[in-house]
Amino acid sequence: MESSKDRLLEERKTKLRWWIEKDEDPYSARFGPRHSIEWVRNSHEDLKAGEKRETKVSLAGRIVALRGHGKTSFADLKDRTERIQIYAREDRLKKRYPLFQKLDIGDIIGVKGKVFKTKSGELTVETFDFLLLAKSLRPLPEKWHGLQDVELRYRKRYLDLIANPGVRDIFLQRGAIINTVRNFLNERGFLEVETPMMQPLPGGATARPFRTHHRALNEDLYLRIAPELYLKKLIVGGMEKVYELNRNFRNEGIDRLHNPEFTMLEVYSAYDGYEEMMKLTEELIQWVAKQIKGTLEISYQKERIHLSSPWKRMTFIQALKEIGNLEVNLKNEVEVRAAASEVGLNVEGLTGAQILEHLLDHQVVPKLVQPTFIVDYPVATSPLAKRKKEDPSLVERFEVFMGRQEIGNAYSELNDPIEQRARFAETEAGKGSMDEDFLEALEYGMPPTGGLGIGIDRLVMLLTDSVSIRQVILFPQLKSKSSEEG
RNA sequence: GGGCUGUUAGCUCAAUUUGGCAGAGCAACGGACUCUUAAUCCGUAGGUUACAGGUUCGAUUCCUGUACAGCCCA
Repeated sequence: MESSKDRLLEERKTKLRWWIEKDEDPYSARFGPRHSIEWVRNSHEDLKAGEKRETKVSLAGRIVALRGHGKTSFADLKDRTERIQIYAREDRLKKRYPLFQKLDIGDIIGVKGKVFKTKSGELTVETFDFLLLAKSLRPLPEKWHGLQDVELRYRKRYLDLIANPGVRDIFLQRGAIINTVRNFLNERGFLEVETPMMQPLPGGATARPFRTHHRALNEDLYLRIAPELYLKKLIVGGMEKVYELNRNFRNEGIDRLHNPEFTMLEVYSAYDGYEEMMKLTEELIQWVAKQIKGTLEISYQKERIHLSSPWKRMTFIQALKEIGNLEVNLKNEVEVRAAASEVGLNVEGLTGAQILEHLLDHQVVPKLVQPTFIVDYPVATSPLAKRKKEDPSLVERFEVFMGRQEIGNAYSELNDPIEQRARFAETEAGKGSMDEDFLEALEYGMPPTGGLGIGIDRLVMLLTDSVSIRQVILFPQLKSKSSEEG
């Protein structure tokens, strides 16, 4: 009746009691000062095979491999930075040697000892003293193949991090990318701000929101789908250059490119328009790539992406014609519908503007490998963007694509409150509930402003050559399993 | 929402084609071993084949449904 899993757990618990009987605390409170394994490696690489250094080092980490040889034992110890071999001998550890032999793969220990190089040249720490810091009760995934089961990797990311070396790198890079983005914007005088994630009215994008309820206020609130309208209120308030880099929530499908919570950068710059935002986008992404990858040539899914300027630009109409091979008069909805049906899109219940966006997504975006700005969108696709003077059927908007994905979206922000009200009224969302707070703010006067949004997860995917957004989110959303504890 | 595929020991994988005692490596357990490193050698144990039904003398294998996941499409 007892499963193998239970038996393994029982064996470890027996060992746990053994340590306690030996008066050894299997869960220590702390392990004083320690060297990083990386430091130990770097500062001892000059040792020759067989040579020992007399100064002692102090290390802590997880045992990831054990090789016992009777009166000597080897272990591999891993910390945040690196892996190193540990060597223990009975004649050195004396009475404590049996304790060392009792250690398991997965245990977390502290080690004090001297660094030497084995005759085969492996840098090794000879253990003079060691301490069990945390007893591991479960077997780790297999050492050679790691953890392959994608579902387990996402559900138990900590095991993925222990077993699969590349995973940590992705998240180190993610952290570095976000840092770099902040540095870039801070240096250019942008202020990072935080606006509500719980909003009485979800705005700034078209997406189904998550709803929650505030008890004390007795009011429904929505998790934000975008921070846009709040950030523009700050522009009205004279803050001029702001950005927010944080989570948005959209209650929609989950796939390779979508997680219900995702990280978005929004930047607003007063007295600028979408031309300036294009420049900013190009510089930002080039800067990040340079800092993270050291080059403007990146490789994504076996394709080379050249990030050096200038990036290709084409209008929305051009893109549909030249890349999508669609000859359509955008103003003629009947024609647009026919073209969409012809390429196999289901246009049932969609507005003309939505169909145009679908056409772009399906016929054009999958072909955009090199960085490309698509500019001048039909007005109906973008209720928050300013119309083009030369052609009021279009707006000053661009989206930027690379690696066959959308990376960012920007407008010259619509700052005419009367037109904004009218444009809201024309949209699906606007019909239900007009964001009067936002409109009132505009009525006080918002300077001309360029606004930009960049999907940070997408950017991380590009720079870490990841196919799925789940690879760059530590704990991606999965359906919960009503399973055994454990 | 639709289609296809997958789910076998703690982990990585066989066996399913053509139904016939479910195997291996790592990890574990016992033993040997004082420079090993995917340590080695001897031995032991570990399975409700995701779950629920069905067909069959007999199902991991065929059929239906469910759950979760992956890929593609909408």
